[in-house]
Order: sequence, then structure tokens, then C-alpha cells
Amino acid sequence: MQKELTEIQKSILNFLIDQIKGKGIPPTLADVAKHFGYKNRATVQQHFKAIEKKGYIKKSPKLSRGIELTLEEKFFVPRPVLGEVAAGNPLTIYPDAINTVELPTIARMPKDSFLLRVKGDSLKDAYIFSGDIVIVNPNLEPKNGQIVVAILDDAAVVKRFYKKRNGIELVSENPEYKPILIDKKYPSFKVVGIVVGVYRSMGKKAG
Amino acid sequence: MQKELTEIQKSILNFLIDQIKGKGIPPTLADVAKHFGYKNRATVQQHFKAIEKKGYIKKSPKLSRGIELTLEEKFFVPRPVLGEVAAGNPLTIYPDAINTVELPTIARMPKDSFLLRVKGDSLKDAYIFSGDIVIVNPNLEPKNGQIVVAILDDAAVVKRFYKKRNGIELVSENPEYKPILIDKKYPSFKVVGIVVGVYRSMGKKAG
DNA sequence: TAAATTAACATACAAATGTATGGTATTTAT
DNA sequence: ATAAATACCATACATTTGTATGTTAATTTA
Repeated sequence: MQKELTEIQKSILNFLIDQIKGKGIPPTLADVAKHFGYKNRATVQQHFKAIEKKGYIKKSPKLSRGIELTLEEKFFVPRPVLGEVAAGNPLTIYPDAINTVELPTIARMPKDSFLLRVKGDSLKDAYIFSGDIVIVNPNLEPKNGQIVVAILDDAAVVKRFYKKRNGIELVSENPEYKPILIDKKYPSFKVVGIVVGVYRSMGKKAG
Repeated sequence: MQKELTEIQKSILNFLIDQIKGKGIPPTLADVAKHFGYKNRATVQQHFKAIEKKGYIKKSPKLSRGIELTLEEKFFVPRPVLGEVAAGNPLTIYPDAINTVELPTIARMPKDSFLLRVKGDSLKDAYIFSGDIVIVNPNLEPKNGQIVVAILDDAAVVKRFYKKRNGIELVSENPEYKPILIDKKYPSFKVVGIVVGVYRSMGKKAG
């Protein structure tokens, strides 16, 4: 029953979601104006009024940053998924092609962390299944035994990380897949981040 | 390495966490002053300075509501877990005894929803395992096939919900457990909420 | 004991912020 | 074709907000 937003209104709403969900704090009128290159706050003011009228946000009068997303009443908020990552064989990460998933609102998304959808079954013994969303934090140093997302020749894998004398070993939790030993043969190897959690949304079907 | 906070500083920090995590927006100095009955914002100002000096928050100068929790650098925030719920045999929910779990910050917690830690393996075919945290939304009507948390004689179970002619059937995803048919024999039966998601935090050990 | 920290207050000020009002031009509905 | 909605701008104003500075008193630390 909600009216359609115009393209500009959509982009402003997206910015609001990004800021509120990503940065954790709603922007001021000036922030939004600056981001879109508006010379005036009143322009944003009007857009907010229109977006609120259409029911997508709720403003608390006089309160600085007093913008609430009414989307939240649906208890789900769309979050970008940066790509798919192979738990079995490597799979390319979509550069920054974006595809959203409905994540329940639990707490705030850690800065810079991102989501990847898992494909494949190499982590099934760690209870991570194809279709699960992994929350990846790129700001942590990998420790032995942690599950990491790593790049191997422009493809990404999710495996458990072990530092050994002769290099780094990436092991699957599924015995069908052999461990990969990282040495000179993998010049492009890079740990993208650490899997800090797994989330699975409950659909109509089996989880 | 962080210095201890005084009791008052602790209560102010808790208020900050509540507001930021719960309401989704950091409070202003005036908000905090009002909450604690201070006649003056400068009092709060000083407390913030002290708390920041001890490393618990980070302030962005001149920015309204520019308070960040440095706790977040640990990327985990404690959330209350209301109790444990049996996926196998029923288990009592701790009344409102609270026990916290470190949840990564994903987004904001949906209003009124709560977390339960799953015990037992009756849902293993739905990929929910003992130790997982289920996010329960008490404000949704159960639909056929959804996983619900229900009360049976003061104990709670997590099962899949089906409405049948002769009553309501609660089925486990694990064939070892027989479906429970809800009829007059269960006067205290009540659907507490619907499982909207599963979260698993990645510890040192296998997920 | 002296010095530092804590805890509260008051006042003052510049900047940030939301809001109101009015203007212009374009696009979209009726 | 006329009205309404959209999109942007400018100016003005009252509050809100963060900050600086100073005062007093109790408590803790060196």
C-alpha cells in the first residue's frame, strides 16, 4: 500500500539506510545535502517530507538526526551481499555487484564488515551450509583454527585457517576436500577477512 | 588494559549502549542529562570526557550525537539470552533470568524479539544445532511450516508448526522425534513466537 | 597531607540543526 | 490545459547541541 518513491527519493532513502545501518547514526540534513551535492538543506528537508508522506521514514520533529526507518517495523532490513563464496570449490566474488538479502535486525553491523552467501558444502561439518550468509570482518588478524575468507587466483574460498612452518594451510571441514597449502604457488593469496558469524533466514521451506 | 569505570560512569555507559543498540541513535548531552536528572549538560560532558579518556567511547568533536562505542572494535556486543529451549525434549525457559551472549553487531534488534539458545538436536535436519541462537519474533502469526517456539506445560520447544483439522501438530525435523499433536491434553499450549533466523557465533572451536 | 579525580552545578557562546517561507522550473497527473 | 507533484535554490530564525570556563564539595590517590 506504500506509494512508489521517485528515483531521487529512493537514492536518498538508500543513503539513509546505509548511514543508519552502516554507520549506526542517522545523518543530519546537512550531511545528506553534502553527500548529494545540494547547496541547501531545505532541499533535503523537502525530500524527507515527501519520503515520510509515502511512509518510508518517520521523523521526530525538532530532534537532530530524528529519522527512523519504518522498514524496521517489518523486522527485516535489506543488506547488500557482496557476492558468493565457495565453501567447496573456489567461486568468483562479484566485484561490487550488489544483491541484497533480508537480514533480521539484531545489532549494528560492524564497520567495514560485509556479507557473503555461501555456496557448496565444504564446511558442512562446521554447520555452515549452502545458502547461509556469513558475516565477514576484514579488520581482524586471522588466528589458527578460525574460518576465513581468502582469495586464491581471483576466486574466494571459505576455509579454516592454520599457520604452519611451511606456509599457510586452508582446510575444509568436509573430508571430501583436501587441505590447500599456500606457498609460492599462490602469489595472489590474501586473507579477505574472518567469518565472525553465520546467519540463516527462515523461509517457508526448511532452513 | 582499560581503566575501571566508576559506578556512575558505568551507568552512563550502559545508558549509551541501551540507546545506541536499542533505540538505534546515540543520545545528546541533553538526553543523558534528562535521563539522570542532571540540571546541566556540562555534567554529562565531563562524564563523557572521563569515559572517553578510559577508552570506552569515542567522541566526534562538534558532531551532534557523535558518540561511538569503542566496545564495537571488538565487534561483539553482549545481548541478553532469555533462556534455553529444547529442540529435542522440552526444557524450561529461565523466567526472565538473563544470561548474555556475544552477538556480532549486524543490525538493530527488532522490537520485542528475543534470543534463545537451542539445546538438543531435534532440528538438525533444518540445520539448527545445539548452541545456536534463534531469533524469535513474538509478534507474528504462525503459518504452516514455520519453525515456532511454543510452550507445553511450562516448558518450551522449538518445532515446525502445522495446523491440522484435529488440532495443531508440532513436528521435529529429526525423524527420531515423533510429532506432537496439540489438543485438549495441552491446556497451557501457546505459541511464543516465530523463529525468524538463526545465528551462530564463530568461536575458536568448530562452529 | 597535598594533589588528583570525581561529581555536580552555572553561565556563556559559536556552530550545528531543524524549520518556515518563498521563489523558479520541470515533470507528471487529471 | 490546469493543477499537483517534483526538484532545486535562497534567506531567515529559534533551538539544539557541543564546548569552554569557572565554582564548590567530596572522595580517592600518591
